[in-house]
Amino acid sequence: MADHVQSLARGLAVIRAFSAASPALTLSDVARATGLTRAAARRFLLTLTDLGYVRNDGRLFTLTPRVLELGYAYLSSLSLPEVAAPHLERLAAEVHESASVAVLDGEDVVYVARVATARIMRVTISIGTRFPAYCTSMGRVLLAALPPPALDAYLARADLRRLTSRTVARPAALRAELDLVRARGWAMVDQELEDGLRSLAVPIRDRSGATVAAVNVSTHASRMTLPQARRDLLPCLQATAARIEADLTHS
Amino acid sequence: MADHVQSLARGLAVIRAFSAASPALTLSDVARATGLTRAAARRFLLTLTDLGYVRNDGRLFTLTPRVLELGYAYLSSLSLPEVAAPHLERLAAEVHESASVAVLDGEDVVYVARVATARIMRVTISIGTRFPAYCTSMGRVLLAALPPPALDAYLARADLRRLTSRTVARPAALRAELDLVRARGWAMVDQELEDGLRSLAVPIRDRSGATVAAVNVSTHASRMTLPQARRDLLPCLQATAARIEADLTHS
DNA sequence: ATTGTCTGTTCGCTATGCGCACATTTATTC
DNA sequence: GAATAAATGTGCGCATAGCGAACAGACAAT
Repeated sequence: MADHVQSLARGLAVIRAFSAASPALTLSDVARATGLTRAAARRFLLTLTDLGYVRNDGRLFTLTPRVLELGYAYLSSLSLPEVAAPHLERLAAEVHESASVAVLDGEDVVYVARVATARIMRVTISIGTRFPAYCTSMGRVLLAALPPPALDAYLARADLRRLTSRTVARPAALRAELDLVRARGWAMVDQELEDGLRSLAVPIRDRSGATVAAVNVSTHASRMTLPQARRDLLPCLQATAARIEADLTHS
Repeated sequence: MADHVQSLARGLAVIRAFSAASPALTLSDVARATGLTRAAARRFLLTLTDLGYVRNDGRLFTLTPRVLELGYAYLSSLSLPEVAAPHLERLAAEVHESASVAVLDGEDVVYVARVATARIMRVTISIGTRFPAYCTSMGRVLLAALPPPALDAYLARADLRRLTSRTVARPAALRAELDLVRARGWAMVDQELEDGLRSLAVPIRDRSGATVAAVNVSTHASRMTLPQARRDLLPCLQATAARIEADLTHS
């Protein structure tokens, strides 16, 4: 492949070999996880260690906080996370639930801001977390705003699978859901990503009216019925989106 | 240099060329910022674009949310940010000021969790933000906990410069400050990082008693006097640290 | 039209990064 | 403790991955 720097691609794969499930890896772990030879994996790990992105205790390699620098460039270049943050804090304090902002990236939503009040999911959510767009409230909001060709392309590409017994995974049913989102201006997703997880999202629009992100509140089925969620959360959520939009217009 | 993959180091430098000040760059901008030839810069940008970390509108290159994935591995592998997040939300709601958690990395503190109530600094703080340890409240807490040889090494290495007229930048004076921090168990930094910025930090310790992070609240000089800050913020901060520590013990 | 700047392309070249084989160290099993 | 297995470290010949240079084409400014 012309104009492709294989060593960079391989080195980045080494960074991605680390995860919540595997925070600390031996040289051989990394080689296995990436498919590289031990000698190559070692060279990449040593390079990353020299650069300060990885540390080594003599046996196990771990990432250092410096890798955040690679994502920080993205976060700091977006006004959205910074503008949204105080509004999310206010929203979370008001409704006593976790609140987040995400953008669409490929087939996923990516969290770019979050205030967490309590953990209600099996997995950790933090900045950078990705979930499939089709079965998340923020993803629904963002997909609903796509132009038809882009939505067609998404549906053609996306791996629509059921994650729970309630996941809407058939393209026709998903399109119907998105029609509803468009009509109402908000999305409620009930236990489609994970059993027990309920979330409600509304769009964040820029001055031209284009949906650029979504803001949501998530709760647990044991805490709130669907009508309660709508009644109690939707007005606050819409007000928060409006405030974020107003502030984005000034930045 | 043996065992050093130059292309990886160069490719990572290309990612770091993007910043809040330069969110979108042309090929020539990247080449200038990194010192690479245009041909090399182009190859790296095309590789990063193929991998999904960079996008291009025909002229300007920008980072995509996917670069967050490179730091997410670090964040998700640490229990601290996840454990701290709801406690920070509560603290921020209680004192109506921004609250953060940071760790020491080299000469800097790096923010790993944060709930922002309002912006009080000239620059954006988000996850991944780095500031010099010596003139920040969390940095002081973390430095105070270093064993003497490590503190000596820090002072030998660190570029101690005055950032404001109040910055304590002489090694002897800084040592005296750190003695105070040790004696009191908290650090107050008043307008040493930036005019107007006041912050108060306490340590977060693990079960062995080692300081592993710091938690702080930051305010503005126009909002709170020093005695008020101490009176109003310190008890909440210490309680928050205790709660975080208790939760860390269980994870 | 001319000039300057930027981006894309091609290509010969070489040095960068490769994998392999072996040595050494560490961990595991009996 | 001894033997074995697994993991890591090292050196090296080699070839190809990545290099920079030069040129062409596109675009912007005068």
